[in-house]
Amino acid sequence: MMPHAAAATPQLLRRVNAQAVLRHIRGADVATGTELMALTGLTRASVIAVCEDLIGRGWIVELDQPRTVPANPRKGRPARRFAFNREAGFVLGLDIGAATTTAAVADLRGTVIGRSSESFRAADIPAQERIGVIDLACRQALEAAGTDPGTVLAVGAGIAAPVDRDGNVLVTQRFWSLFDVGLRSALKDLHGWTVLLENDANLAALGERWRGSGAGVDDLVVLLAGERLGAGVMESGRLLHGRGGAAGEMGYLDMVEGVGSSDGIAALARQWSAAGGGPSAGGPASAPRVFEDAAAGDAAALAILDRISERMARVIASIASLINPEQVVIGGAVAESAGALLPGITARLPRFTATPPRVTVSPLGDKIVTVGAIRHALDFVEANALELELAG
Amino acid sequence: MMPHAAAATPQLLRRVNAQAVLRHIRGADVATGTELMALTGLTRASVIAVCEDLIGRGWIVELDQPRTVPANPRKGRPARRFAFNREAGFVLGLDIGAATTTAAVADLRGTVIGRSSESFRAADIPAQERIGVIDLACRQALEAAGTDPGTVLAVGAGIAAPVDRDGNVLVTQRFWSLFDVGLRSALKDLHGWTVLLENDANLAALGERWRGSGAGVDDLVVLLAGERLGAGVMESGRLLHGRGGAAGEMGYLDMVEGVGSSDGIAALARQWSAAGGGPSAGGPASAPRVFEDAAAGDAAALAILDRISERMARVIASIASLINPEQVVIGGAVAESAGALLPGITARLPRFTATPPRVTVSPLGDKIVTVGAIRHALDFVEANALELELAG
DNA sequence: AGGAATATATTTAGCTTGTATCTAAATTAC
DNA sequence: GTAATTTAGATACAAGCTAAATATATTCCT
Repeated sequence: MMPHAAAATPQLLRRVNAQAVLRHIRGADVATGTELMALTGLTRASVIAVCEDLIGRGWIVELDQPRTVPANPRKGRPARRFAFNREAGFVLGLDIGAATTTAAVADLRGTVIGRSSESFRAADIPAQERIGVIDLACRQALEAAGTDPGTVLAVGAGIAAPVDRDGNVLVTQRFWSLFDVGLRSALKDLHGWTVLLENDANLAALGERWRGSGAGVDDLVVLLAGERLGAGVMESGRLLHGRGGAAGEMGYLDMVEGVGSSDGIAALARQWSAAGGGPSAGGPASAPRVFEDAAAGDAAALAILDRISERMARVIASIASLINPEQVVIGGAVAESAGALLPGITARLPRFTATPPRVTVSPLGDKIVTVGAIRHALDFVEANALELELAG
Repeated sequence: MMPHAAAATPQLLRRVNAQAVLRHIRGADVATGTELMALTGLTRASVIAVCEDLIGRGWIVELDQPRTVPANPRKGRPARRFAFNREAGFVLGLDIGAATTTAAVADLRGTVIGRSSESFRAADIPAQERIGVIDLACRQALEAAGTDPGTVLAVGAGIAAPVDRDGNVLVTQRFWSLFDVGLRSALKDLHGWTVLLENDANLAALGERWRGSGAGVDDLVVLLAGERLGAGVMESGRLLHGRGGAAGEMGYLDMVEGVGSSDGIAALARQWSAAGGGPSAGGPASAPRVFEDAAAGDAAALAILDRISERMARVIASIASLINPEQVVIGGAVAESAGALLPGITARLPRFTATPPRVTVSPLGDKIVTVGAIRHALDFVEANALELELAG
């Protein structure tokens, strides 16, 4: 007949209230019953019952009374003090690139406590070997963190391919399509992990909103603009995927200039530098070199940066017209040097769009995807905390 | 300290379950207790209790036992039959254009039972007079529907300006900025109505997904492409607004051609026709005339349509790259004739984007905005049903 | 040091809403 | 007319919340 929704039973109340209490305890350093009463609107009896429940499940711990006299001594019976158990489990954040995979382990507050990278032997290795390399990076990161696979509650994984809302890679145009499905089931089979696959630019957006220059911005676009160009779009605090997960895949967006439209800043700098000349025309036309030369005042390099700024301004303006974000963050491999592009971009925007966003450069460097992957995994854990089993 | 969320009390359960039951009854023509048990997962006792509740509040009615023998006679004690009370209240859908306002009255199933249009005396009349004209259209439509202002549960209103998520017009660049705020409070003061302001293209998207060619499509874009060009964007079944409500305002999007980028199909046809010539170059260069001429095989007119197709294909491709919708619907004043553009657009799309959406033409004609406004109002009523007072 | 004041903790009674189970009612089929 | 079948209604009970009364631990003041 219909996929009938589960009936709301009294147990649902406890779930909802426990979730609210847990959220507040997670946000605070330490919480007392009275604070939680004010925050949740529950009575003391309910708050305490919920806390006992959460302690039993391992999500929070009760702290001992401080032996030392507290800084500002308060009258009355001392309150029981509850704290989030940030080591109730851990999450993994993966940045799976074409050449290298980086794994980062974080506790439930998001503090990274282990990290490891492994490179693939070649670009065309079979899926099985690729999974082996990824798994190795994960295990090394866990070891560095001093924990083991059994404590992992969720894995966020970013790849440079369209991923739809359900974590499936639909587009069959690349080798990923074969590979990714293998990854999810492989890590499930190996360790029992829940793997949340996402597009790398989308994860970059999550990361930037969490701990980058877009902190707290609900309408945010992150341009992952190193070698390739991809956008992670958040509207009203939610990631946009589109029908097949290809939202933000700016594949053919640029219909004006002759360059490949999926080229990022680094690729453009290299190409135009190789074609154009300048003092470093003789040497290898690397992107860092172009930025260096421009910083030193070289006219040809400056002209290239200007051209890149123009191009980025057009891309950002298209985004501004369609999505109207509050802020656009430029991230990826060239983020450190991309600051030099900002004035040129910002100055051009009003010519191209009536709603120019704030444009900034990511402070997260090459960690942008793993940070976002961790956030993605934490979001899952926080949403499903009361359904997850904690391993001792 | 914090905006503390309301605690989940046992009453919440009833609210949740009543909402679920009401949703199912609204969807079905008539429902029995046994059906609702299966659909909601509740026990019979709870289902009956909820239904009694809903009857008391006026949202549903209990039907008499049919005197006639039913078509397929069933064994056992006959079930009580519950039906949605589609006349528990009504909603208004407004299309507030620059020259004319149209008001439509619908019952709670969305059937339009009254309609009225009123034009403004001039473009620059004061806000007070404008509100008066709108109010007149509303009252006439209500009279035509045989009901009165007291039965209106919500009003959806579409305007051709950016409106943010909260229904506020932020951009101050047009006379709307003064006008709209007046509308909400004016109709609240006059009749006690809750007015939900939205961008007209956004409402078009709601309408198209509800009763147009995008029925049931979660990732849908509607181009309102008459005189002006605006997009209503839905992703995962939700409308996109962006920071200031300007998402889909394609203001300066086109950086390629010399035409004003906010021009819609009709405007383009007129401009290019006036500039270009053709058999009807002597007469008034109206958009319908261009489509007529093209249908008759006129080469110049065909060339203009081709040029429009190219332009629309580029716009749609930009959208496809950023949002990846499943479908794009072209609506607005020219929707009837826009079918002639479809082959030209569809053929060009693969050149511009790797993820071409299905492109269709709206069947809703000039009712597209009022239909969407009704849907918008119904969404509000359905979400807030159990908090709303029913009059009469 | 001892009592008052204060803040927190715990207990008890009662309300709402749900489930589960049993009995009653109304209809069809033979 | 009786059995089978389906729905309705009633009773018992469990979960979770509130509210109010009572108990406990600490600081402040004399």
